[in-house]
Amino acid sequence: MDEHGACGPHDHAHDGPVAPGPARTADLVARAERLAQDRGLQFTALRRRTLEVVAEEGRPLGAYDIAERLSAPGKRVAAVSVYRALDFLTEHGLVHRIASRNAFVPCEHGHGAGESAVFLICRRCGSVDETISTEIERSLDRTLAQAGFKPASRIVEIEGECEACQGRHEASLPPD
Amino acid sequence: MDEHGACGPHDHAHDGPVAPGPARTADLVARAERLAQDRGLQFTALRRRTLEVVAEEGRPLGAYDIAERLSAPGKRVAAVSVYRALDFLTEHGLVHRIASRNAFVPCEHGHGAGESAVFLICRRCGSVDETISTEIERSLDRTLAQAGFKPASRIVEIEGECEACQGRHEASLPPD
DNA sequence: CCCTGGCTGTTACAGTGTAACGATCTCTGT
DNA sequence: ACAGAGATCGTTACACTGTAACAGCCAGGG
Ligand SMILES: [Zn+2]
Ligand SMILES: [Zn+2]
Ligand SMILES: [Zn+2]
Ligand SMILES: [Zn+2]
Repeated sequence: MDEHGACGPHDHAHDGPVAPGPARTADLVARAERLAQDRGLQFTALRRRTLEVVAEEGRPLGAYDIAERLSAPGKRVAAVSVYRALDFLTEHGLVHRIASRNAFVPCEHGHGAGESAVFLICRRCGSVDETISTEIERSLDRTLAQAGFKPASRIVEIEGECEACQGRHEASLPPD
Repeated sequence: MDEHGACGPHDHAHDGPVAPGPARTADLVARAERLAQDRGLQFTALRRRTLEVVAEEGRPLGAYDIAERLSAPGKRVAAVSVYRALDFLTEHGLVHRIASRNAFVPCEHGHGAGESAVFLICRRCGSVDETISTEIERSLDRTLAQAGFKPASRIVEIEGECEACQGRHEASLPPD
């Protein structure tokens, strides 16, 4: 069974690895509200706005970038507040931290705490695609069990060139 | 063929994931000299001393830690120099950067540029074990090919508890 | 009402990494 | 040997990332 449903991950070209924008944002916010309701957590305004900012952007954002976007003239949001909001959001699987970039992306799946993701980071356009592969996970589990290692968290980040950008080799555009 | 030779990765308990110290250091330095010879590179004194410092330590070292160890009273080595040496060493596979720790470890394998490693990072003792799994790599390759993603570099870091530390649960080691 | 616990604002600071410039060294062709 | 090119290194300065500590705020329960 394909995790992506009927549409294979490359049957047709997505113009970005994942659609950013309002649709995905509303989806994530709804998920956050449900989650807060269930677990008795506080999905505060700052946390919601932080999640929205991360979700709107189509690429990983640094904490200071987020702080800047959250700030209005006369109402500055300090980075430390953003870090705290991000701690909350990552802890509950609403955003992910990209260790190799010191940046954050919205979660593109409803995966449980046990499932870990593979991040495909494009050098050219800077986009990040989050995919889940049970095959990779089982390979990892096998290797870990063999080494007697008890895993707590996993980081799998691949840097390279996304499908969309491979067609633009001769075009000398830095789309950034 | 097992990458570890006749000894499986867990047949007997290593007291640390990998033996640090002079033996491994000399091994790595020899490898570096061979490599520099072959590719016409400059294995300078700073690069060699940096490699030695990283190899001697049994755990990941930050760039500033390395700079401190390289500094002598009256002869200070700046962190930026260490970063440049580390760039060289990582570029040629002599040391690896642990993205989730902002730290560096010596390479424990003679793996070629294509082979990527899996790092097992122990929360308790801070040790890092580098292992190679062709199974994981093929799973990854399959997923990447399916997504039309052309990989350039891979990061796989698992944080958890190493085998040695799992036996010390009741021992009163501070969990952090 | 007051107390408690969680969230936020603010400041200060430690840690990580790079840009820029000049000096020095190495290799190479003359 | 000499000059030039390119890589390496020292130095300074700076940007970016992340956390500690403390104070104010706010909701919920006695
Ligand atoms: Zn996710
Ligand atoms: Zn791309
Ligand atoms: Zn290695
Ligand atoms: Zn351990």
